[in-house]
Amino acid sequence: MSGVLSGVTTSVNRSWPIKRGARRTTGARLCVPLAQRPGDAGERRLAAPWRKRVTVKGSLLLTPAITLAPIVMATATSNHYSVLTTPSSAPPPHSESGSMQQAASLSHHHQHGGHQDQSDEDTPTSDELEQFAKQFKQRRIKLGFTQADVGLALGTLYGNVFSQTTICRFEALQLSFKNMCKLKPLLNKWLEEADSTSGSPTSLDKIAAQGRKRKKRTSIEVGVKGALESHFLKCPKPGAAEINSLADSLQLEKEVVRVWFCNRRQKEKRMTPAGGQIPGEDMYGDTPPHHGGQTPVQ
DNA sequence: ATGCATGAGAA
DNA sequence: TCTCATGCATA
Repeated sequence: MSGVLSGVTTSVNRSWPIKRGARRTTGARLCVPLAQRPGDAGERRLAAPWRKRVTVKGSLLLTPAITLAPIVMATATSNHYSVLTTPSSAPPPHSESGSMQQAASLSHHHQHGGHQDQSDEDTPTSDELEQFAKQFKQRRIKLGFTQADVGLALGTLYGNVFSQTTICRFEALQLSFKNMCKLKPLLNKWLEEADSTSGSPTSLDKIAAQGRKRKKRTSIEVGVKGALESHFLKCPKPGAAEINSLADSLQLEKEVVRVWFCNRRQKEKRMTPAGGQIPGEDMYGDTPPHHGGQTPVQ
């Protein structure tokens, strides 16, 4: 029926009530004992301290075989699987390649007599985060843990569970600077723990996953994506009206378009954008102080 | 590894 | 409404 009429391939999404106007308070949000709401959003758009060009790309060809061992981590149901007792079964013995550097070399602070050599206390520098992330990944892999394992362990150990996605993004520095700083100490602790697996089976129960209905991921066609990108370049922050017309033009739902822009903006604020752009320089809405001749959206 | 989505909190 | 942290689902 009806051929192509929308630029999306909305598969089987048709169950989520698009009731934004109504407070769709998720009655039960007993996901995690989120104790992390610093509410420090006061510093909003900081001048992006990581505005240093990071020319470091993926380079994880250290271990030939990641770990094809049958990782038997109790998937749901019960729950007293050992967090980091047995990574998998055989931590790649391999002899490390001498091409990796230790992150303990962050003493290149020849700037002033100040003591900004923070390792896990004050705000780390983008460089340190970068180093840490890289090292973390290596160690993690060597220990035979997956990103998901770590995320789970964090929850089991400290109460904050994280998904594979988050760990992945951390390693890839695809989180905001602030977010990276917040996660670093946690991952650092885990690393220490996993490192000195003193044989202390830290068992704990995992939080029950909430069963909320999630809208199926909308697949936006490449062409439509291109159109969105074009608009993004012109106007990264379209108003409701703009979004409406855009959505109409592309035959997409307003929500989808709105969310797309939100995500797009977030992406620009990451430490290591996909394109390789250096965020922090001067983004659109990040420089309201003065806009005498703001680029006309066109 | 990444795209689209949710939700709390700030403006 | 947007931002921001975070993740399910998917490529």
